[in-house]
Amino acid sequence: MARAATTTDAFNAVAEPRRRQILDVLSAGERPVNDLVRLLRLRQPLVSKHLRVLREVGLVDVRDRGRQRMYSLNGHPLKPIHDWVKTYERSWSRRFDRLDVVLEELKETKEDNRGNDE
Amino acid sequence: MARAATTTDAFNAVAEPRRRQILDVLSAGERPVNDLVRLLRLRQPLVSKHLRVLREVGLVDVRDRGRQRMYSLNGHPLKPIHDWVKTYERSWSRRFDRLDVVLEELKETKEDNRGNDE
DNA sequence: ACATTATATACCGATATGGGCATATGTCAA
DNA sequence: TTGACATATGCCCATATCGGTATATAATGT
Repeated sequence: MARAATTTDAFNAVAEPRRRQILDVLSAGERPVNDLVRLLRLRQPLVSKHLRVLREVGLVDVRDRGRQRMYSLNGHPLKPIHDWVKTYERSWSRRFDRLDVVLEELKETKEDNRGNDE
Repeated sequence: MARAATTTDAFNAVAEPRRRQILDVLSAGERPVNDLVRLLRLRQPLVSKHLRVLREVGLVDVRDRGRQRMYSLNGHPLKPIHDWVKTYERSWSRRFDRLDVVLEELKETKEDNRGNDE
């Protein structure tokens, strides 16, 4: 077996820095391929390939506009990453340090009657 | 050129699900290799290899205890992932939806006189 | 019909992966 | 010393990557 396909996961898709850059650009709004080519200074076929990966994991949507293809961000598949990594927050954040953690978490569960979404 | 090495990044290291599992186990406390082998039902050499990757990106620390090697979590390298993915929260969270976003963010900046860390 | 522009795909090469098994290294106990 | 246990490393294979170049596909303008 080899490494998992880049199209398996958002985890795998996003491990490639250029794909993260693409998403960063798209987060400001939809863009045709050539914009990305110019902004990121990459060859066009490379951008198209990266976009394919991003599309296959659902991180971008496409829309035809004349001879252009407008790509837009769809962050949904990033949620699992966020959820997973969030549970480790305590291991770098001061606020979640050592003994305080219990108290802190009690406090949180109270505060969570505030902004639960989804 | 090929895909970036798994040891390049936390991004790359963590793209492999078994490595995430290892971290999940270690988040409860340090463990010798054989514990991981048993808990995750993987062959010992495989676990050792995954641990090597995790060590090289700084996600785990090792400590010798007799003939065992105790591995422990070090979440710090995960922070960049968290920071990056956090900026996309709005694209899946109800709370950050569309027009509300401005109002919502204003509200946040007020609330942020609450728990800023680091 | 043709040329131009925008994008996608095909093919190639180099590389390093994850998992398999076998073996080396290291530590303790009799 | 010898043996048992714990872990790391070496070597093999199949695979898919990223990037490059060349070409296909598609839409527009003349």
